[in-house]
Amino acid sequence: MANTSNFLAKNKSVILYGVFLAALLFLLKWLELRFIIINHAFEIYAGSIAVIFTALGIWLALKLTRPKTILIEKDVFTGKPEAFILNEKELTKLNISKRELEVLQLMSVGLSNQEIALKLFVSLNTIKTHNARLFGKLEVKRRTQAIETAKRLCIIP
Amino acid sequence: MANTSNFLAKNKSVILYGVFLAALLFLLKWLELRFIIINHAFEIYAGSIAVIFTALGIWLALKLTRPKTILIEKDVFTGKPEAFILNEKELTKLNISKRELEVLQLMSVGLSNQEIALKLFVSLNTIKTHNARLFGKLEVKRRTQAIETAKRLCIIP
DNA sequence: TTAACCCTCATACTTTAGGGTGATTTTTCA
DNA sequence: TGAAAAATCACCCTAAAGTATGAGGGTTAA
Repeated sequence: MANTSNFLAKNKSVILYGVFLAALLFLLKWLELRFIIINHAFEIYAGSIAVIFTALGIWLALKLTRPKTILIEKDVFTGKPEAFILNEKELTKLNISKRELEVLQLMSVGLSNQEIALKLFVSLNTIKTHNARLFGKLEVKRRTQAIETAKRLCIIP
Repeated sequence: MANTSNFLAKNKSVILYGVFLAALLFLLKWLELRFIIINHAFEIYAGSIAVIFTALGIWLALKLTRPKTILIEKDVFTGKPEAFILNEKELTKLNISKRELEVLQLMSVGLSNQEIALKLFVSLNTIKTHNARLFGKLEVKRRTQAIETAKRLCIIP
C-alpha cells in the first residue's frame, strides 16, 4: 500500500502529463472534426501541435529535472586563523593570575625564560617563580606540557 | 563583428532548434502529401508530431538549463576538532625525515627527551641528535619554538 | 658499488629549565 | 585598615635541554 502511494507521488508529473496529453488529443480530434473542411488549416493544426508539445516537453523536462542543482560544498574557514575565545572560566577555576598568563603566552611562542624576563622588565628569577606556580596550577612538570594543556583548555591561542 | 559571432555562439542551441524545426515541418509536409490519401493516417501523423516535439522540447530544456547550477554553501563543522591536513610540501621542502617528525610530534605533546627515548626504544642521545637536526631544519633554537613553528606550518596537529 | 641519506649511539661540555625556600613590596578587597 | 593575594627577587641545587663532534650500520638510488 505504501509502495503504491509512494509510486503515485513520485510519478505524479508523468501521470499528469499522460492525462494532459490524452485530453489534448481529444481536443485536437474535436478540432479536426470541426475544421477539416477548411482548406490549408492542416498546417496551422500541425504547427499548433508542434508548439504545444514543445512547450509540454520543456515543462516536463523542467519538472523532472527540478533538483538539477549541482551541489558544490564550500568549506568556509578551513585555515588556521581560527578565532580564539579565551576560556575565562577555566582561567578563574585554575586561579591563574594576569602576570602568569602573560608569561604563559610568551612561553608558548617559544621564548626562553631569559627572553621573557627581558620582555617584561623583570628578573629571570621572577619568571622562574611564575613558571613554578603556573606548572603547579596546571598540574604539569614541563613548559611544553604547560603549553599543550593551556592550548587544550583554550587559555592561550 | 565580435558581437555577432558571440551572439551566434551563445544562441547556437536556439538557432539549431529553429533550423531543425523548419526541416521537420518540411518533412512532415512531404509526408502529408504522400500519405494524405490513407484514411485515419491523420491520428498517426498528429501523434508523431506530438511525440517528436515533446522530445524536442525536453532536449531543448535540458540544453538550455544545463549550466544552471545552484551553488550551495555548506560549512562543515566550525568547532575545535579541526581536521588536520599534513603539509607534506613543507615537510619535503624542509627535508624532515619520518623519525624526526615522530620525535617532533611527541615533543609537541609535552614529553621530555627521556620519555620520547623510552617510547621509541632508543637512547636519550639519539633523541638529542634528532632534536639538533630538527632545530637546524626548522631554524629554531628551542623545542618550544620548534613546536610553534611546526604547528604554524601544519607539520604537526 | 659508491655516494648520499637516515638512524643510531657515545662522550664531553654549556646552557636552560625547574624545585625549594625565604623574603620584600605592591595590590586588592572585605 | 588589615589580611590575602599577587608580583617581585635572591640563592642554591638538580635535572633537563641543547651543542659539538665523531662514528658505525642500514637503505637506496645513480
